[in-house]
Amino acid sequence: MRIGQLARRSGVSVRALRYYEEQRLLESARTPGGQRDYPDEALERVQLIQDLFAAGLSSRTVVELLPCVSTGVATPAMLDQLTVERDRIAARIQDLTRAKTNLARVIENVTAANVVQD
Amino acid sequence: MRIGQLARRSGVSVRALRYYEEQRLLESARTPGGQRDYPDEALERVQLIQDLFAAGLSSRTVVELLPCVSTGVATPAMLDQLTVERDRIAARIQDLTRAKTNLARVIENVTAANVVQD
DNA sequence: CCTGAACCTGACGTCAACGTGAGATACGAG
DNA sequence: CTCGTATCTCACGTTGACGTCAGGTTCAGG
Repeated sequence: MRIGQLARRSGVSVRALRYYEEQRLLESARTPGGQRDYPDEALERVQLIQDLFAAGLSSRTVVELLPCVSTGVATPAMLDQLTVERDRIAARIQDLTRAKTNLARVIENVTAANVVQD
Repeated sequence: MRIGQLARRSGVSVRALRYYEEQRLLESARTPGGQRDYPDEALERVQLIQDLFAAGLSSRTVVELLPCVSTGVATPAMLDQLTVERDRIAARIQDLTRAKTNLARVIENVTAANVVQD
C-alpha cells in the first residue's frame, strides 16, 4: 500500500505519515523507485499512534512505549512509564469532568432566564 | 495585591498573568508608578481561566465566554458556544477513557508474565 | 539617600505536530 | 513516449501559551 492510500484509510495526512516515520514511530519498505510501501498492519499501527496522541502522549513517549504495546513485552522501566501515563490520563479525565460540570452548570443557570438580545 | 503575590497565590507565572491581560482575560488597576494592582476577586478569576484552559478552550474562546460565566447572562450565540464546548469536552473525555482502557489492558498483559530484563 | 527586590515594556525564543510550497522523480494508462 | 497524478526530499511557516533576556523604573526598609 502506498502513502496516499494509507492516508485516506487512516484519516491522517500524508505529511503526518512522513512525520511519523521521521520520528521512528512507523517504518516503511521502499519500492525500487524510492516510494514508501506499507504492509496492511500499518493501518492499525497508525490508528494506535493516533489514539496515544489523542491521549496526550508525546511522540517521544509513544516511540518508547510502542514496542511493548504491540509486542506485549516490556522492561520494568517501560511498565513504570505505562502506569505513569495511565494515571496522567486518569487525572486529566478528572479535570475535564470538572470543567464539563462547570460549563453544564453555567448553561443551566443561563438557560433558566437570563438569555439576552444581541 | 501586586502581580507577584497573585502569581504565588494562583500558582501561575507572572508572565502568564501579563499574558492574560494582553489577551483581555484579566484586567488590573495601576499604581501611580504604573505597577499592576489586583483586587482579591482576581484570584478566583485566574483559577477559572486555568480551568477553562485545562479544558482545552483557547484564549479567544475564553474571552468570549468569561462574561456570561461570571455574570450568568448570555446571548443566544454565547449559549450556543457554551454547549459546543461542553460537548467537545465530553467527546474528549470519551477519547481519553478509550485510551486509558487501552493502556490498562496493555499493562495487564505485560504484568502477567512478560517483564524482561534491560 | 541608597539599595536590593519586585516590577515595567518590548521583543525574540520555544516546542510539538504537522502545513505548505518548491523543484525533482516515479508510476500507470494509453 | 507522453501525460497526469502520486510521491520524493528539503526546508521554512504556523499556532498557542507562555519562557527568557535586555534595559530601565518603582517600591519599601534602613
